[in-house]
Amino acid sequence: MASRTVEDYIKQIYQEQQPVPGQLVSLGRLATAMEVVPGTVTTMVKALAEAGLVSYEPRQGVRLTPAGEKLALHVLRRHRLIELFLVQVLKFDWSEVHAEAEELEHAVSERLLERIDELLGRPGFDPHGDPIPSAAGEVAQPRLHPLNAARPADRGVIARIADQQAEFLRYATARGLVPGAEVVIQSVDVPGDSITLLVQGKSRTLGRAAAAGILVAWQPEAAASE
Amino acid sequence: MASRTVEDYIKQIYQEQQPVPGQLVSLGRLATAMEVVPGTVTTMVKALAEAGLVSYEPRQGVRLTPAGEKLALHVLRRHRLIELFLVQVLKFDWSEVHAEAEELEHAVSERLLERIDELLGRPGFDPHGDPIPSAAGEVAQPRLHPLNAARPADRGVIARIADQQAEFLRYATARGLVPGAEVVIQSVDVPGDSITLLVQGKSRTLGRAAAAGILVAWQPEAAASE
DNA sequence: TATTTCCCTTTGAGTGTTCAAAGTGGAAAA
DNA sequence: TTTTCCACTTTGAACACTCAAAGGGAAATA
Repeated sequence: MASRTVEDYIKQIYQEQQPVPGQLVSLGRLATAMEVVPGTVTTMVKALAEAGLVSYEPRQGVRLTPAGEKLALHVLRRHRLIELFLVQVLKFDWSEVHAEAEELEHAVSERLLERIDELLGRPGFDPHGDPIPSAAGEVAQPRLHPLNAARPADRGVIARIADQQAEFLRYATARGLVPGAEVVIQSVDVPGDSITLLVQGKSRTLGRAAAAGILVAWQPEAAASE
Repeated sequence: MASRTVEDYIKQIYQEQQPVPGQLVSLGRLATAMEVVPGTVTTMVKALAEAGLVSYEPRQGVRLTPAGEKLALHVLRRHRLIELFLVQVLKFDWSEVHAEAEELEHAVSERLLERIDELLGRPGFDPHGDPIPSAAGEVAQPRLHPLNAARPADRGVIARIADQQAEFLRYATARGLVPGAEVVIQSVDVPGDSITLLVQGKSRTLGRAAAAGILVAWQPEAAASE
């Protein structure tokens, strides 16, 4: 039975390597993300490798083994179902459920999770637009792209806010940049490091760093421009 | 911030000393209840005393300080609100929520607890009939009823011996009729002016006059038969 | 009074997680 | 090629919690 700490490391590794599945995640990144000193990560990663959850290449990084990925999806399933439950049943705002779910994901039993899943009608996506893995560990994976990689005239639907910090979520919400919103790129100002787009009838300009935190499913003609 | 383990010990001490508030709880009892070896309890209790949560009299036992009681009520509030939430919102059976709440009570934030409390209409009692402490730490005394007013199949816990005469107290104690003992009414013999009940695995018959001196907190389904 | 017994306490050690600080490997800079 | 430097690893130690097993106190029994 994986401890809470193990679950947290595995989930973090999954999320760090998510953009390019199978990619090595450096221990430094992990140390920053987990808010511990590098030595702690080295120790922990060796234990995870020992447990068969990751493969570890010293001085290179780690990646999840199939067993690790299975565990990661299991934890994410809990996390995302709980987030949706908090929003739909307990009327929390989607910007504030992340921290709450972070705790609860380690405390709910399989039975309770099953009840929640049932009550919510076996949903496929959480309030941030992230897919909820099935109990069997399958994830619907829409192909998403960060907004900062957009080109003028691209058109699509916001699928997910990758930057989960409460402050950023409030910022995005205030500007209508929420999952499901349709966006059209108006211009990309490379020297100005900003991007201007149309969302819900309003023109918005945001920096590329912020744009990188917003993932969009482009409509076919745009997606073809990869 | 009290750790999960500290919260569990404090809650247990509260419950062990509940029948007679202020009473010393032996470390042996605590070791059995917490399912650890006695040495562990001695170590832990010293730490709790150090933290100002209990007063510890070596070889005698422990009792909660006001700070410890406050923490205990706080934990019980979480536990009981969660139990009620699981029963009312997630349609769990009241017999199966205890273990679930045991985990969740350490994971819910104040904010989430407040939402639950509000959603449930600020209830006073959990599904087992135990009072839910208020956020301020006030507990409603469960309504007590003399044993002579019981009906067959009623089930509850002895809360107080109203008849304080030494002879009666000895009589009651000898038969296991002490605060905290669970009783199940087997039969009520009106013409015979007696009542038969099961206590600590033994069947006991006592006259109605004696029964009147014993106060019981009935469990909900029984309480409904008032 | 002497002995036994039952608890309780002490001691020493282990696990899981963490940090501080010193040591090292290898890529990049000189 | 040599040096520098940063990221990573190692080492030693701490903290919270736990156990096994030996030691001690006080009440019960003889």
